[in-house]
Amino acid sequence: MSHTKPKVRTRFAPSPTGYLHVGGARTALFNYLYARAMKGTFIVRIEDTDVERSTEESYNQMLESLAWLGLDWDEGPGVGGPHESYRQSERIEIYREHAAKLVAEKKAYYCFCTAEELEIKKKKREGMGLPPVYDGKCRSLSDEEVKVKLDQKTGHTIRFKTLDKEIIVRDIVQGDVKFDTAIIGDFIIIKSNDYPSYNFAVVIDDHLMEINHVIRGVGHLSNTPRQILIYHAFDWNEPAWAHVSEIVGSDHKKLSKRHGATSITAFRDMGYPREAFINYMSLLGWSPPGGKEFMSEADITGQFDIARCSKSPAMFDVFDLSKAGEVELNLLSAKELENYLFAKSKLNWLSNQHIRALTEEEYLERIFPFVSDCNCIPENELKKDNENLKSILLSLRVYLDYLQQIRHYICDFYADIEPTHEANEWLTRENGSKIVKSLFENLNSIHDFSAENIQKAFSTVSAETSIKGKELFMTIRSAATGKVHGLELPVYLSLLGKKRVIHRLEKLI
RNA sequence: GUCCCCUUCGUCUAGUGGUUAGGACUCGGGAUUUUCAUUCCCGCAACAGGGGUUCAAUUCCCCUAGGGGACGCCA
Repeated sequence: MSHTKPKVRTRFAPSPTGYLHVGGARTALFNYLYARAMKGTFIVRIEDTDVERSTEESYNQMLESLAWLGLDWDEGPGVGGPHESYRQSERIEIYREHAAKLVAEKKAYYCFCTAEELEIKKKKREGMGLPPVYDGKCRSLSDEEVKVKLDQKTGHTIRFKTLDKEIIVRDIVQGDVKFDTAIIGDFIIIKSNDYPSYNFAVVIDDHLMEINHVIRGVGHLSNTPRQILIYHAFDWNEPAWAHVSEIVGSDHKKLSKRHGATSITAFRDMGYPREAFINYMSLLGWSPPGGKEFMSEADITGQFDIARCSKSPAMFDVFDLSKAGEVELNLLSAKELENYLFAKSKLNWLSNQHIRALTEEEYLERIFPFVSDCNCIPENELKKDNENLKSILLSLRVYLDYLQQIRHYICDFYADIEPTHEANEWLTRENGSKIVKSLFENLNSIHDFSAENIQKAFSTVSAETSIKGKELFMTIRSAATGKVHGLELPVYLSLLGKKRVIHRLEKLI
């Protein structure tokens, strides 16, 4: 008889209290990657038990960001699954039932202490240098006393009865970590508003949803003993734990809003391919055994192993905070954000590689929205099936780190040009106008404005003017494009088209 | 304050009780490209500090510093 290993089930469980940021996205990614690598199931569950802070807007944006990253969940909001609902706010009864069971078994108890009372006690203990744990006052209430208070509708919480013992968290990335329950105390599992606390709801849901691998930020490590206590109280099996390092900003502090634009949508809006962003995030705290860092999603899932994750925090430093100063980066548009980006970040390098790895169709499809955003292209030319536009976009892609950058290049093909200072220097040289005149004549006589024919015309110009080499070509480049850098010249001119080139030259004569 | 965790080039990281401490991005130089980009080659650059243990420590132990987290009716 062969026993089959249970399928790996992982989950990402965000609370909808803000946008999905890089830290959360990386956690989601690792859960997703591990599930895919192990041919398991990836679940998304929404932890919205904080009624004050949870918003519908955040809920929607969270799912939208996950969907953009392509972290398709097998069970969760929108797709359903065998353990619905996947929103904690719709599972409240489940938590209450489970809490009642613990109370009945004397593993938890009603607590009638008020928030004010607790606050005073906490201060006092702190003053004495003791850990501010609950003193267990209501633990000893008799059933009768409890019944009376309950009948009087006295406000209450339910606390877990924490027994003295040492808890060891056996963690795949952190190793064995010991905790003493003395500093935990009797913690609340049901809040006075009758909603479950995080530590309680998480355990109930993870168990019921058959999650067997909990992958999350190391910030949760010290919550884990509480959760283990609850697993034990119900006599449930613990999942495997994996607490991965947090992501920090360039100031070495945990990523937060002040680090700016850590929202996933900001990167989407700038035109980073989702493949690139995933590739980059996968490298934050994990490294492929082979060492090759430019990877497709399939490359990554083929190699991903949670056991190879690092304990030390990774820095997410694509933004130059010193340049930003007091600017609130999160409020900037995608275009403005560009000014604060480190142009030569690894993210940009990866992104450039991914853009170039896209199929032509895929690339054109994705870049078009960014192109139509540039106002320089005449409406009659701004068509998805415009072959000339397509060729231009294709030739430009090697320059792009993210799709939005197209606006820095595309207008050179359409707008009227103003020669740069350097270009003017070539044009105003002794032979400048001679070259431009000859060029004009020779290009004007071409019928098929192909790169080959343009190249031939260059030869004729060279023969006519007795000028060759750098002077010839830089002058031509300056005249036709107004710049001293750019694409290969014959190709460039053929993409520009005869009409525009001739028009530009005419203005210089 | 108490407890827990972390620290390898600027950044992401590999790795080991004996290695010229490896790779990638960035940066510098060179080749190719009559330009830029691409591509290729070469180079700069790190084991936080101090004590142990050991024939030998970046690796194991302790301390210090720095960073993070928990001690919530937040998740």
